[in-house]
Formats: sequence, structure tokens, C-alpha cells
Amino acid sequence: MGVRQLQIKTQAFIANLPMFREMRGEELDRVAAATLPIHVQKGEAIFHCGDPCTGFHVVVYGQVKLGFTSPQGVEKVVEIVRPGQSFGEALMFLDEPYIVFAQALSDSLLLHVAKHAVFEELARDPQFSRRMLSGLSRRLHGLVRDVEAYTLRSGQERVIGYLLADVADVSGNGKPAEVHLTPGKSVIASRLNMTPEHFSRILHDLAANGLIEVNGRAVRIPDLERLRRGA
Amino acid sequence: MGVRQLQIKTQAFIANLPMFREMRGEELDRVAAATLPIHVQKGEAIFHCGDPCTGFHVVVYGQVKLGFTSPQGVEKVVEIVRPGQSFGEALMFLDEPYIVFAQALSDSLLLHVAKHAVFEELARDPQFSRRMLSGLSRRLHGLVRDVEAYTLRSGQERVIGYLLADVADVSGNGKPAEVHLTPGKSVIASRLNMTPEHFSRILHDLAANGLIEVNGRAVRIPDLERLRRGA
DNA sequence: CCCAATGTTTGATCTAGGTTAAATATCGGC
DNA sequence: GCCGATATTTAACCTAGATCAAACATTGGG
Repeated sequence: MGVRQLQIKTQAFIANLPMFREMRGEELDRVAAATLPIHVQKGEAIFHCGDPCTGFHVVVYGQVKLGFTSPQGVEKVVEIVRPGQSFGEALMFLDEPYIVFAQALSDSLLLHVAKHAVFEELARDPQFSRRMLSGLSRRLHGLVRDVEAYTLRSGQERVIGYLLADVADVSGNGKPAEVHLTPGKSVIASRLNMTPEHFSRILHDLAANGLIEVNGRAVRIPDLERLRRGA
Repeated sequence: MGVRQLQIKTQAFIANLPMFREMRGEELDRVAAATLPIHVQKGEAIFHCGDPCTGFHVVVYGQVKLGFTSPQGVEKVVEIVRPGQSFGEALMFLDEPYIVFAQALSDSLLLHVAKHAVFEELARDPQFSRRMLSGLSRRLHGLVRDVEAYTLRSGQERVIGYLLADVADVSGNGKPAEVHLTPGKSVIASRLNMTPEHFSRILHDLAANGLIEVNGRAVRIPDLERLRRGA
């Protein structure tokens, strides 16, 4: 595929992101000109803790995890990033290196948008600033919720929360719903701040209580409302 | 003190906040016109979880805690806000109610800046947007650090981290330093996600190891470097 | 189709930190 | 300076979840 085609696809993709939606052709051109596609294989690092930040990333397809590594080598997943989501925006506005690492959970295509392009549009378009502020605020809000979960909820409650959040859009709040534990159970366990063993036991208990049915990585929820109450 | 004087003091104060520094007279006037002083007594609520957000707050003097209340009534302090610091900015950009409460830890004076004034300046001044984005980014960065501490550090490490963060500016990295546990030990314990009992024991242990000397709410650190390593 | 690598479960055991209870300190009023 | 209210400490005990160890599954190559 030639540069021209690639450019067009890039543009089509970013034009659908909340951040860039409502942009006119010329603005989109400028942003697209500053974005580069990045192919990563499963397990490959996108950046390491300590690297400098030159822009932000968007996931086109695949999955990426963000996390810390403790001095003792223990790893803690902070976020699992899915297609259409972006990460690393906040660091563009701070002159500091990454404090987390980013690694592909499966073969993925990312876009890297250089920060100079973002800064340029920010200076030009107050509407864009507003969307950027909304985006960061949403992120902040989510992190505060995470802190609440980490500090105030039990392991079982965090698992139920994860399942409900991941199913929300799939089912129209009707009766049965499905969740696929697609990043792998150990990654989800880390994201929920527990060991894989503990996560496994909680799923087992929930299944024993009839709140869910587990089949490998597929989880079926017969009654969303009951699971919600079951917390 | 008349309205005129009050206005002038308000303006002088907000003009020194990172967010509003570099603003010209006319802009400052508009912002100052939209801000109201709020006096709160120790223990008084500034807002509750679930309240709608009409702007953000700045602490002029005193201290404020932000926190959650769990369904079972347990309280968890997320942040202790000190003079010159602000809180609640992010929610202005989201159409959602507060998910934390804010309560005065001591008699305090706050300023409330109405969000319409912020929005107006954002639309006018790209530089202001940039500072706002920086502010939110810094907040986000801090929260990510908190998540790291909560999930990867032991109680003792979190206490050491708190002491070092609170002393940082006071001492020029010279030899002895002082930290005052001014919000009360229970509040700090909650902020560090542990019980007051556990906090007390950790302080006791650190003192037993000669890393700190405790005298009521005054903590003396004979050797910053040693405390840092002692983690 | 088989195998080694990787991921998940299960069971036994351990521990950081929470809970409970009671003994002190500390402090703002009066 | 005394007193009840609030904050902190201490000690004994307990529990959610971690760790360790081993048995099973799954899966992507070959």
C-alpha cells in the first residue's frame, strides 16, 4: 500500500476519534501529516518507563497494556487499552519521562501523533482545546474510580465491576450477556490488583453461586442485575 | 471589609495561581468577578458526593480533604488540599456529579470560581487552555503515582514517601528536616490507605530504627538520605 | 497429531495489615 | 488548672489475599 493510501486510511481513522471528530479537512490534514503508523507484535514494547514522550498513541486494532514495574521486578497493569482508545496524552503537557511502560498484548496497529501537531491545533482551535480537556478529565475521573475500587472494594467486588463494565454496551440490559476475558486472565487479575490465583478462585466462587458461567475465557452472565446485587 | 476591597484581595490571590498567572488585567477582572469567597469551619462540608459541579475551588488558607464514603460508611481520604492548591477542575468538563466529597480539616477560606468564567477564558485565550491542560495533566500524573503506591508499595514505603514528599521543599536536602503531621495522623493514615493503628506502628518502627524522631505531630528526620534508602 | 511453552486451576500455607478493645495523651473550653 | 471530647498508642487476635508448589489445560508450531 502506497504512502497516499496509508495517509487516507490514517485520516479516516483519526477523523472518527472523539478528539478529532468535528475537525475540518485542512486541520485533519495537518494532524494526519504528523501521525505515523506503528506495527507491534504481541509482547513488543511501545515505550519503556523513563522514555521521553514525543506524542500520544491511538490503538487502531489489537490491545495494549500500560503498567509499572516495581524495583523488585513485579509488574502491575494499570490500564488495558482497546481499539479506538488513546494513551499518553497527559505526558505531552509535562516535561517528564513516562512513568509507565506500554506493551502490546497482541499484534497491534497503533498511530503515533506527534505532539507538535497537537500543540499547533490547540493554539488554533479553542474547540479542540475543549475536547482535549474533556478527554483528560474523563481519564482523571476514571483513575479516581480506580483508586476507589483499589482502596474500598473487595476482590470480588472489583471482579464484578470489571465484568459489568466490559459487558455494558454489548447487552441492552436485557437478560443474558457475554464477556470475553480476551487479554488473558493473568493480565486482568493484575489490572484488578490481585494474583491470578485469587482471580481464578473468585471466578470459581461466582460460578458456584450461579452468578456467572465460565468456559475458558468466555464468561456468560445469566442475570446482570443479580450479578450487580451480588457484590 | 467592603466589596471593593474583597474583590481586590481576591484578584491579588488568584493572580498568583499557576493557572491565572500571566493573565492581563482585563481577563483577571472577568475571572475575579465570577469568584466567590467561601468561609468554612473545621468539619464543615464544601460539597457532598452526588452534588452537581458549578465551578472549581481554591484554598486560600486552611486545609481541605477530598474522599469517598463506601456504602458501609467507611471513609477514604484521596487528597489533602493545601493553601494555593485547587480542586474540582476536572469535573467542570464532564457533565457528572461529584464522586468524592470535600470537607474542611480546619477553619478555611476558599474561593469558588464559576465554570462559565473558565469556559469564557478558554474560548478566548489558547495560552490559558495550555495552562489548564498542564494542570490537569499534573493531577493525572499524581494520581498515577498514587495508584503505583497503593498497589506496589508496602505500608512502610508509603509512609516514607509521604514524609519525604512533605519535607521536600522545606529542607535544602541538607541534613536535618522537620515534617509536621498537621492534618492529624488519622487523616494521613487514611490518605495512605491504612488504619490509624497501622500508621502508628509504622511511625514507631521507623523511630525504633533511628530513621525518624516523633514528638506528637512533629517528626524530625535526622538523615533524609538514610530515610530514603530505608524504604 | 504431538510437544513444549504458556496459561489456568487447585490446595496448603503464610503474612501484612485489619479489627477489637482498652489504656493513654492532648486539647479546647470554661 | 480541670474536664470531657477527641486523638493516639498498645496489645491480642483475626482474615483477605499473597505465596509456594504442583497438577492440569490450551495453544501455536513443527
